[in-house]
Amino acid sequence: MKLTSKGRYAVMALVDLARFDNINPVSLRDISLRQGISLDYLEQIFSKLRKKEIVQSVRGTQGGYILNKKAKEIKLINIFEAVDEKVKTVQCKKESKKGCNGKAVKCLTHNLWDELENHINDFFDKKSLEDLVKDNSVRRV
Amino acid sequence: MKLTSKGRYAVMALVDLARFDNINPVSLRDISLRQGISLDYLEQIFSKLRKKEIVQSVRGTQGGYILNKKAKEIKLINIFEAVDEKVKTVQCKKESKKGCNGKAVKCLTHNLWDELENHINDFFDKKSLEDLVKDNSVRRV
DNA sequence: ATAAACCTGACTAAAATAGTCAAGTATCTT
DNA sequence: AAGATACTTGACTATTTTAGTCAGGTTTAT
Repeated sequence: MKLTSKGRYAVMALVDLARFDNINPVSLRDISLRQGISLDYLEQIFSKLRKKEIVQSVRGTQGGYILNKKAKEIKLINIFEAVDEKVKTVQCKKESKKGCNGKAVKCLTHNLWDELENHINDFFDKKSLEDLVKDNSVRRV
Repeated sequence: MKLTSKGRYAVMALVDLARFDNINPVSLRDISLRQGISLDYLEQIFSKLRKKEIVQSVRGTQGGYILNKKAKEIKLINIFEAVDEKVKTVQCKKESKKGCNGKAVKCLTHNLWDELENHINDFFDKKSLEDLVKDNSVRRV
């Protein structure tokens, strides 16, 4: 099990974004330079974040992105969902040979993965972007 | 983020194994049939489990595998570690351009992944094979 | 006008995953 | 002793996912 870069980059970029006043848009180019993430890849990521209304775009010169909600209201779970980084622990096939269809007959460990999923989602549900920004400014002191 | 089949299969197979008296060895063939996991793949997995002393092998006819410890003492974390399924959330490169080397300069979200890792490992650390076996027999009633 | 910056979709190299395949070795049963 | 069962090991491979790149736009401030 591992977290992919896409999810990590999304969070990194948003923390970077959130650290600036969300009155002036921040350009992806700046984030790219500061965080060392490919600009093209950032664009893919932000396209998804925009569709899920986590950020707002400002086109044209001096444009960029701003947060669409308060940092406190943006939870990690929202970010991960936006970039398709799901915590999927079970993949019991639809055309299940061995009968694990999530309903009547469950595989021996079905409940376990459900529990795990909840456990992880709990974490992502509680953590907000604001928490991360604060965490960084505290460490900076 | 997702759990891979290898880890899931390892747990499924061990729960299956643990449900039988661990006096009579259980053959991989039986597990393969019951759980619908390829025999060849199971062999790879059990080879690793044996090296980490989670199971013991009994060769020859009527052979198979038995648990090497009490089900209560086998934690999920041991199983995942044995089959190389690590919870690796951060992959800050050694030759880091942007300075996240895990020491002096951390990337904006380094602490977050550490926390997450601990959170997940906690779960795996508390859950034993016995818990899973019990969980199944309860549901069976 | 023109440059900065967003926007979109298609493409691709590399890695990981989920196995398969082949050729053993050990041990129990008869 | 022979045969069957079952563990043991290592190499191989198709598929999928990941982590991007690339090309060609559109929008808007100056």
